[in-house]
Amino acid sequence: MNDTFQALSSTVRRKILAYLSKTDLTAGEISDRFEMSKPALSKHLSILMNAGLIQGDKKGQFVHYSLVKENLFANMNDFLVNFCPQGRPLKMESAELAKNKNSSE
Amino acid sequence: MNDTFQALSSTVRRKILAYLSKTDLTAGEISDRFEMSKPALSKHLSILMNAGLIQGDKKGQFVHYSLVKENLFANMNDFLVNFCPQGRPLKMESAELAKNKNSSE
DNA sequence: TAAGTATTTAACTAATAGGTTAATTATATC
DNA sequence: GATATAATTAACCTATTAGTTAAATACTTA
Repeated sequence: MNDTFQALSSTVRRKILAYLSKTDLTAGEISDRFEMSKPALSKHLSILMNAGLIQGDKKGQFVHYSLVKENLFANMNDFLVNFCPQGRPLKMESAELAKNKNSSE
Repeated sequence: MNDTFQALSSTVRRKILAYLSKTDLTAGEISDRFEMSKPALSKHLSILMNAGLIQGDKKGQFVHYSLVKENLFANMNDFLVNFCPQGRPLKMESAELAKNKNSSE
């Protein structure tokens, strides 16, 4: 449980969860949304993975990250983010991204 | 929210919350239950205070700590602790302590 | 096969966390 | 007022965290 709470104790990581709330995203797509180096972001992703909050699926040269929807804490964060000033817009952006992904299939 | 998750990311601190789940305890009574110096424990208490999870009331030379019951995360932890192997016995001990406190009043 | 793109790993640095002991503050008691 | 007790603060040490840039790995495509 330490790992889970530790993972959730970072604004960056909770934002990542918000971005993933409505759609899957590649490491690069996530990274584009933060002013931070790719290696730094990659570390955040691995922390979220180790906590079991997200999973990564390699497809060719891309790694597609998605929420582990069965995870109680991922769901809790998804709920809490609605009450967080920064959370809502990120969730909306996640929904927009999902729409675009579906229409381009 | 960072402070809250950070506070919850420590087993020691979650145990403190479990001990406080059924009764108030002084800093010393809490400290007695951990193999750690009093100053170290005092720091844990102040981290929990800063996160708004517990409050301390000074009565004479003692400081009585208690859960902030209105805090969503304190309640969440109280709930989660039931499913945690270490959590249950601590909550039971907390209930025992509460019983003794009441009978000695 | 060479060159380009996506991602992670390695090596490093600065700041933070979590512990220690010693000192301080505040209250109680003789 | 001197002494003991409860708790916190101060000063210090070590380990971990969060970032950086450079290098490595894996895949795609000309």
